[in-house]
Amino acid sequence: MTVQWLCYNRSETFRGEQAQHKSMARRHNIDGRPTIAQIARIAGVSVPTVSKVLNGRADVSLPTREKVERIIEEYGFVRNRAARALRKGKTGLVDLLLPRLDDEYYLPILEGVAQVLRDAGLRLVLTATDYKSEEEVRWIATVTDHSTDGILVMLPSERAIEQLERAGLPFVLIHNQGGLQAMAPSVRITSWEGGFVATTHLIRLGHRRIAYIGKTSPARDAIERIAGYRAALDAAGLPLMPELECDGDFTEASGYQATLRLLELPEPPTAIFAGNDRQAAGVYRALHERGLAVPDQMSVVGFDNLPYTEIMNPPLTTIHAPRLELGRTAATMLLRLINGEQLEMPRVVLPTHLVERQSCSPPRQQQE
Amino acid sequence: MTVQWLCYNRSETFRGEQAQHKSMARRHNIDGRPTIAQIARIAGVSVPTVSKVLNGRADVSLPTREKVERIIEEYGFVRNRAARALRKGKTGLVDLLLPRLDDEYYLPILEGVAQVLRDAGLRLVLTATDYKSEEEVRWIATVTDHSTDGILVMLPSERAIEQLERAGLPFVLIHNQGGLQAMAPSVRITSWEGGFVATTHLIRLGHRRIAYIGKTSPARDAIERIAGYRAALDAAGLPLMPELECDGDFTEASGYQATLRLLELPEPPTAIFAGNDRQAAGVYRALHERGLAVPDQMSVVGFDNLPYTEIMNPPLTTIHAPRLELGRTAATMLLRLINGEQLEMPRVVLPTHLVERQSCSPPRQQQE
DNA sequence: AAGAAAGCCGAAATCGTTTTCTAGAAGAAA
DNA sequence: TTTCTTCTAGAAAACGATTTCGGCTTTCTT
Repeated sequence: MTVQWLCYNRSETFRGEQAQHKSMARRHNIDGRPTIAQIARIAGVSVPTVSKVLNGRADVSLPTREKVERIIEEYGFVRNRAARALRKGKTGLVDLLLPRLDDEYYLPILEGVAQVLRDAGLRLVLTATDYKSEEEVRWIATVTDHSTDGILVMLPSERAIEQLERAGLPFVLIHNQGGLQAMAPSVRITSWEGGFVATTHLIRLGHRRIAYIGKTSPARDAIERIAGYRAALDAAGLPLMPELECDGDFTEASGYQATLRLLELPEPPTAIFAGNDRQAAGVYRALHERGLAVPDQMSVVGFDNLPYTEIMNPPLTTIHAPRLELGRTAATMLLRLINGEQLEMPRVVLPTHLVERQSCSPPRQQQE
Repeated sequence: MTVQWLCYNRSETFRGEQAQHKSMARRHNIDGRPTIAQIARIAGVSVPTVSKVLNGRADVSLPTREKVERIIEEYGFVRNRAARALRKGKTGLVDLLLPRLDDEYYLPILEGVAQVLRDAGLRLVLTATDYKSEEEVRWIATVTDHSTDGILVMLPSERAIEQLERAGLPFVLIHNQGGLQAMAPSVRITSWEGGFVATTHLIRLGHRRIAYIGKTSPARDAIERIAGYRAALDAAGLPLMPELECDGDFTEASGYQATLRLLELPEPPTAIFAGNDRQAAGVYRALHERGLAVPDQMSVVGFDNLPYTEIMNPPLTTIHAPRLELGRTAATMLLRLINGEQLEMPRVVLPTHLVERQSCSPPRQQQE
């Protein structure tokens, strides 16, 4: 685990401050957290005046401002956010809905969102649906209660989008599956192009029999990837080989099983485009079990560029999916929406690119 | 990427409902979201009655209740959470502070927290400090504004803990560094025992020269791990070998570099306890570069049991850190605290255990 | 049939902040 | 001195829900 050295400050300072707060509180009969009203009373001014100081308004004289600021500091006063949210109609919170949390794929997206939000002074409310529509429904009901200023949804269902549009809150879709909500603000990646580039890379190396794993998923991204694969074959004048298009649900296990089946073919492929990195890991495992070397006896390309592809053995050539940017872009767009601005580009597609490492080489002997 | 098939419902239903809402709203001159007052007016009852229906109070007659419920349903009314939070003093939100997001180590912890919170109907506010104390200070100020009901802090600094105690909000520490705040509620893992067990495992296999990587970190967990390592050597009657205790900041790169240095020793170790899995990955890379086979020429043990250790080649023997349970336990404790209950066990330590895979074997030739 | 108890419902206060809007004071212009 | 601005500061009304408490009907007791 990555344990790092956090800043250890002298606690003495804070002890002191704490004591000071205590005594002040006692002196003025303050029980729990002070409110604006209490601060006002202590400072000998009115409530709106304190509020003005808090909000940096101009119509407060310097002496008054300083006095109030001193009291605020002394008592460690913090505004009650609920009251503020109620009055202003803004909560300073943004919702992010993910299908699941135990998937490192989403991590950089989450991070990108968090970065942008933090810079904007907003906070992130995270919810995972576990792909359960029941959860999704529950979440949708809860999300429209004005507890957040805007919503980011990953891989939304049609139903979720409908609800969102109805609620009238700003939202941005990440990895939208496409479909009916063509005009909703969304951010995606060029999955088709990624599939095309990955396959073309293998073709250029001389491969003629190239397998693809991940045919089954009906998700938009998966469909695009296999379409890119087929287009690349087609563009190179190569025939489609249905026996080389394997089922796969984008898990390590399915990559493993698909590879075993491929190896049992009378004429196995010389390269495998694994659909995603997790399946590529399964491909590696199967190949290793069968004693086949990567890339000498089989070239492998992944998709996503997960962190561990760098430390795979050999390091995996893969398509980089710009996930951090995905998160940053979506969050930036949402911020605009929350500010009431128009999006000149409501539907953004972020480019993927090939990351060459060491899992590909020309085939041992050319086919034909 | 793991794209899965989300539930696609017929959107017709929702179109219909939406239209219905619209017309209703028009009929009663409702602009944006309806409030309790508007619902009350439409239903011909008073505001408190609607509130009672919403909260399932008993003193509402069945016909009234049904009428109100119908109106609520028809207008798609949702309570404004800010108003509710202000009045009740509870926000339904819990804060989780992580050092950083781009580290998959934290993922299961996050997931555990999310699970428990979701079951309790609370929502999770996520903040990352990036180890910057500036961020931490900003966060601490923002966290005490009653925008959440409780706080979970990972790897807290002393300063953060002081602030937390002062704020008077319920909080639980995860991976507390120890130190002064001995009595604050916290959850940790048995790092010492993990180090002991990992080392003992290697000793039992017959290893006598066992290296440890990760000496430098002053973090509590790191200190415990190396202490466990030393204790195991001691318990087995083996001498400590300072030249085999390597620096390491728990990154892949430091594991790599430490291994290269170890291999240059006049008498290299026969086994490496890598401190964590990331360093173990670096060890693998260095060994592979030098043409040394795992486990035949070098045994390796990791720590944490990150997901990718299973697909390493060979699969890594490591110490399992129960991170999901860490998150679940911390969240459960916090929930108790929020409910005003006492914690019979405020300081919980969760056990680690050895996960044997294929990166360890007896040394080729016994030393001495 | 009178009084008590129970069941329903609503008026009003409240949570803590922000936002007018107005009143007074001070200073400037005449 | 009078009048007109310009500053400051505060009173009062939101924001949208919950909660307390009292009044009005019923129904039940005796």
